[in-house]
Amino acid sequence: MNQFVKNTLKDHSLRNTLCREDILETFLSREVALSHGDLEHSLGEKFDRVTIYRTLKTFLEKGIIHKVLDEEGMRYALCKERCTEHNHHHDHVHFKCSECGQTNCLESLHIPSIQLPAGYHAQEMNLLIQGLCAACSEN
Amino acid sequence: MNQFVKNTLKDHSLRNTLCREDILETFLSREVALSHGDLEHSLGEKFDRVTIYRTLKTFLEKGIIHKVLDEEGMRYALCKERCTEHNHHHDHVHFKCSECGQTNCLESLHIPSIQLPAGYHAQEMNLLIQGLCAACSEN
DNA sequence: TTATGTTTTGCAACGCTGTTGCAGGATAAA
DNA sequence: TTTATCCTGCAACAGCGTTGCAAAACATAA
Repeated sequence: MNQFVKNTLKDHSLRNTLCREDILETFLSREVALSHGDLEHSLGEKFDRVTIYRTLKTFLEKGIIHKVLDEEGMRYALCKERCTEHNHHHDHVHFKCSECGQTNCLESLHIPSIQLPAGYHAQEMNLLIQGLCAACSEN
Repeated sequence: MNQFVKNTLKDHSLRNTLCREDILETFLSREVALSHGDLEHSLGEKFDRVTIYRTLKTFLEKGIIHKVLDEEGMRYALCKERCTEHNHHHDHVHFKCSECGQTNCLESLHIPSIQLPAGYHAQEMNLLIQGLCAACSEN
């Protein structure tokens, strides 16, 4: 059993359960953003749909994962930088490949700041770029 | 009956039907991005849910409206600049107010260009900013 | 190790979103 | 007015996401 997984759960005062371990390990092994459906499919019949939903919700609240918007729906990805319940910093860019369909975080890129019209105040930004990823544009 | 509505339908070789007229007029009168549910609610029992879905799909394909991503789901907004079936330019910013919940297009702002990692090629960009809109930040 | 209180899970059920097939009805053009 | 084409409504379905509740699993302290 992965020690990182155990530590992550402990650090966020979450009980160590099989479902949580498996979901965290799935996020670690696949490196792209995953939807609820991806997880359900990947974990087989091992856990109830509802449990997966609740686990994702818990991880979101604890800052272990973050949402990734997509034209096809909601996906989730591990927070690499250290996030807490009250301090998130997800101003990195999300890239969705129109060829292979995978979505991942471009951690190295940050959203440039933008001058908003008078009176507008930004709290959160979310940039999704769609196109060809490095692997797919080689062909 | 609004002449703009009739022209818009004609220009895109779409038949002039009550449902299409009403949906276009709803987009014109409310100035924010609307979800399917908003339209369904706003139009009452006048049309079948399926018809509204199909109308939105048609308008999307014709370039009359465009998608607006949102943590809560999909919304749609009128294309102000002239878009055609094959030539869209929606690099403007979408703003969602966390107070009043309304989402609108900041047509004046464009997404700054970003240097992607080697091998990545962008086709489409989508920036959603969440925060307080001008009206809500006055209070 | 066992007993305890608290957290998680699975199940059943529900509402909402979005899609498809098909038959009947409306539209535009001759 | 006729006709071919396009739209609409209905029925049905699959998927997403949530809630309430009882049973099971967990962590802690004895």
